[in-house]
Parts: sequence; C-alpha cells; structure tokens
Amino acid sequence: MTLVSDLETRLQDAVKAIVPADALDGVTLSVKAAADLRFGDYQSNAAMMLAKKAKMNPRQLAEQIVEKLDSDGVCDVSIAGPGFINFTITAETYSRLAADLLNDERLGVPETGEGHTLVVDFSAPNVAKPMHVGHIRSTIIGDSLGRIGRFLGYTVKTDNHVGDWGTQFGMVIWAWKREVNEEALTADPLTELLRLYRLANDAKKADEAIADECRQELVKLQAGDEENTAIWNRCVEFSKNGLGDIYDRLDVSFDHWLGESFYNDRLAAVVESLEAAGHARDSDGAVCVFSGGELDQKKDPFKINRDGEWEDNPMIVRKRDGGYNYATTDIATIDFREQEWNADTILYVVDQRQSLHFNQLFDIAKRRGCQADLVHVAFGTILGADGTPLKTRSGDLPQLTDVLNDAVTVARKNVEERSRIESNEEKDKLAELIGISAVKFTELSHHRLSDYSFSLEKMVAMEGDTAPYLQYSYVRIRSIFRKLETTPDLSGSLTLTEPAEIHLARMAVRFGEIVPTLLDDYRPNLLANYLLELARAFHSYFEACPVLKSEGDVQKSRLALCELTGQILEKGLGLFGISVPEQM
RNA sequence: GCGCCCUUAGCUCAGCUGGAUAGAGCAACGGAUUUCUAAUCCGUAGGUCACAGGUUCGAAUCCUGUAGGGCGUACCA
Repeated sequence: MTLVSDLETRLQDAVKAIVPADALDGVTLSVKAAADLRFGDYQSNAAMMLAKKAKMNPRQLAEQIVEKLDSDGVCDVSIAGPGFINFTITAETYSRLAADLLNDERLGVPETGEGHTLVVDFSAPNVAKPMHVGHIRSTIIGDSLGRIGRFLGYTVKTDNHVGDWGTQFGMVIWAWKREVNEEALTADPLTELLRLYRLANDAKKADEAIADECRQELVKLQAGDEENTAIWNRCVEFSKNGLGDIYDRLDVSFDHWLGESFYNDRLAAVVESLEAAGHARDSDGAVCVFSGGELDQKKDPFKINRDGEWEDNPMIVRKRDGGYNYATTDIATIDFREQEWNADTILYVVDQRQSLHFNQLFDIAKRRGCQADLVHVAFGTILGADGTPLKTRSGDLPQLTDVLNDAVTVARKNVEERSRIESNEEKDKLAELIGISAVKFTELSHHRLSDYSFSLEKMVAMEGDTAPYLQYSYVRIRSIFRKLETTPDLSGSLTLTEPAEIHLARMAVRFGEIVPTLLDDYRPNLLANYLLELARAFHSYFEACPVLKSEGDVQKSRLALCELTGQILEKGLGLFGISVPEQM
C-alpha cells in the first residue's frame, strides 16, 4: 500500500464515523501531495467538499474529522485555511518507509494491471520510406507506455502495424518497374527505395494518368500478381532490415510485427460483413460506412456540416477501383486483436490529426460489437523552426538517423571535455547512450498533445532538465559505492534527520504513487517530472549530506538512501527505455 | 462554412477530473570546487496564466463568447 492510500484509508475511516453514508455519494475522499511543503506533505479538501454537501461549517467538520482520525504516529494532522486537512509525515515514518522500499523489488509500485490485456499499437512507419523525425513521438511514447504497462502487471502486446500494403507501394512498384537501379539497391537499399518513391510521387503529381497507373499497381499487388508480389517482398525485406537497425539503436522492440499486409486476406470478408449487417453500402462505386444515427449530428463522426447542411461523411472501406484502404485493415485488425489476443484495451499511439479516422473507426467497431476499450493516444504535431508543421511529403525533413547521429556527436564532444573515462571505446559507448537518451527524454518530458517544435539544439541538450542530468545523479551514487570498497549491509532501520535526507526519502516514497497514474491518461511526462524532482532532491542532498565522511548509523542511512535513489532512477528511466551508465 | 486542438516568464515547456503565495530548464546576473564526479549546487531577477463574462467559499484548470494560431473535413495514411 502506498503512503497516500494509507492516508486515504485513515481519512475515510474517520469520515465514516462522523458523516452518514448517504452524504458521501459522489464525494471522493482523496488525499494528494500538498502543493507546497509548508502546508505539510499531503493534503485533503474532503472537509470542504463534504461541508458543501451537508451545508455545514467546513472548519468545524474538519476539526471533527481530525479528532476521529487515527494517525498512528505516521503523521501529524492539522487544519488550515478554510478547512484543508494537512498531513505532515514524520521523519520516523519516512525512515521506515525508505527502509521498506529497499527490500521491495517493486519499489512500492502496486500491480494495478493484473488480468488485463493491453495492446499497444505504435511506431507503424511506412515501409519503403526511412523514418524521419516525425516518427519519433509514436515510437518513443508507445514503447514507454508498453514498458509502464508491463511493470504495472498488465499483459502487454506491442505491435508494429507497419504500412506495408498501402498506396505508397503502388507508387514504389510503378517506379521500380521503370527506374530501379540494382547496384544502388545493393549498396544502400533505403536510399534507393526513397528515390523511387519520390520519383513516383513527383510523376503522379504532374500527371493524373500516372496516379491511376500507381493505383493499378497496388490493386494488382493486392490481388496477388506475381511480379508485383516479388518486388514487394524485396522492398519489405530491405526496409525491415533498415528499420530494425534504428529500433536496435533506440532499444525499442515489438512483440509482434503484423503489418497491413497480414490482414489482406481478411478484408473482403470484413466488407461483406459490414454490408450484410447494414453498416455499409455502395456509394459512387465505393463501399462506405455511414452514420449509425445514434449520435447528435455535431458529435457524429459520420456527419459533416457543409454550408449549413448536415451531410454524410462516410468512411470508405472499399475504393471504387476495388482496392481496400487503411480503414478496412484497421477494422480487421481490431477483430484479430480481440479474438486472438483477448485485448481488453487497445492503444493507438498516432498523430492527433488522425482523430477523425479513429472516431469513425471506434464507432463502427462498437457497432459491430467490439468489447475492448479503444483509445487513440494522440500526440501533437512536430513543428519546424518556423512554427509550421513539418510536412510528411515535402521530402526535406531530417531523417531520424541523422538526428540521432547529431545528438551522439554532441554527446561525444561533451564526453571528451568532461568525462573521466579514458578509453576511446568506452567514450564512444557512453556518447551513444547519452545522445540517444537525451533525444528520448526530450520527447517524453513533453505533454503528448503539445505541438512539438523540433529543434536540434533542444534534442541534444545535455544540461538542466535532461536525461544526462538524471544519469549523472545515478553516476554520482555509483561513485560513492565504488569508493566505499566494501559492500555495506543496508538492512535494518534507518535514521533520517537532515532536511535534505528527509526530502529525498519523501520523493523516493512517491515513486509508487506516480507510476500507476501514468496510464490514467497515458502521460509518461508525469514520470519525467517526477524523476527530475527526485534527481534535484538527490543533487541537493549530495551537496548537503556527505556520505563517506559520515560514520556509523548516519553513514548507513545515507548509503541506504543513495542505494534506494539509484534503484528508482534506474527503474524509472528503464520505463522510458533509457539505461544508466556506471560512470560519466 | 463545420468540427477538433492550442494560447502560462525573454525562449522552451510543466502544472488542467477546481484548492492555499502559478513552477522548472535555458538565457541573464551574483556566489560555491585542494570535493563522495561542477553534465552539479545555492541565490537574484523575470507573470494581467491571450481577452471578456459566468459558475463557485475558491478558477491557469469548468462553462459561454471574442481575438490569434494549428489541424481535419470520401476514395492518402
């Protein structure tokens, strides 16, 4: 049980002894971390909420609650302002809890996800095109959500739903048949594929007939044409190898790699079932899903207002040319994940600009009887330096590999200038770790819905609120233990007295309270905030409380606190897919 | 037109299922290092939370409106 839930239980017991049960309807008696430590460690506004409902004086009610509240020596309880109940945790309690955490593999994090299957659909780049900076958000946020889910005890299935079957293949095949350069393909397959893609893209923009030809190539592929399938197989193989290199570098992996093509032979049946159930019908030669008519038009994703008239805004599941598009594939994918994986929740970590698509998709899935909780974990747009969105098809966005390389280069320079490490090989390894960690952490410390202005400078920053700052605090901890030479016995009780010690323990205890909240709204950045606060507490402690110069119980307590902090930093960064170095 | 999202310090951003005097980092300025690693710490300065109303004991947070910006709006994903 976390400290905050312990306090909540005590508070609820006290309230139940005073207030009749029916007065508690709709009131949550919650305790949260105090906004300001001057008020104590935790606070509750339960008395004010209840007083409002029962038309009582909030301060008097708070006094009654406090009188009944059995704090059992855990904390001091006081009343302030209009009726806040403030909990000030004692140094003894923090000492005890810190000692407990040191013996807890889970570091105080409860298993809230047991028995629940969580599918995380993320990254999903288009095959045949290299990943650019725009792919960073889905890849890193999705990977982190999967790791967090696993740690919380969910059965997690991560799936890279790669775009290996869409329109771009019609284009690549069209260009391949006319222009492929086998030599270039052997030397640098991804660049050659990108060249072919751009070639077709430019050609079809200039000539509508070519756009048609590209569509025809796709239809042939989807119908099983031998030549196109052979080309496609080679494209996919080259691309997956290239993608695999980047994922390895990012330490991102997937349980499954079921791309759009995997669902190809299920699409016809999906459309048939939609038609049979009356959800879809022919429209202008295409097969479309229309509104279920159950929602208000303003909220209905299948309705749109044009010039004052509400018109249908259908979702196309089979194009006029007979080809299928991603809507159809997505429906088949939901069926598969529900039936084969028993998904309870499916997360789609996808750009918020696709929210209309997901609104439509989820609506039709529910109409077909889908039971799983479907969530579009949307994120904001990546903007360029000029504040406008980076355009996916402008062709000139920085590639992900280049960004990673730049970050590593900056990190390498830092290592050269400030690290104690001497071997060049070790320096290279450290720079790779730090550079990539910095990129990941930059992403994860932002609110996912904020538009993200891409700046190389920010991506590669090594000071302040960054991954290296967190890694550095870990390194300082390891350094203390290295100097100690013996392995200390850290079991038994602790004695924390200095404000910096107590504050560090306070932060450590909160780890178990923060982690379960990360999946409430799929917000890894709350963990980033926490880890920075923990590391700040540690660095202050490091300056204020000498460890090696202290002796006896004081030293033991301080070592224990260091060890605990190190474990939390390692675990917390691990939830971001970031590892910690022993030395910097 | 209609729908969705955004607007917080010079810059980049946290904080948003209502709580007390709105927080970090960067940049600026002033200090700390014969050290348990200065990728650090301590301090100073910096705000009409876009604007106007409303609900409430209490609003950056919820509601309405206005301004500015972004995105989406049937055969791309």
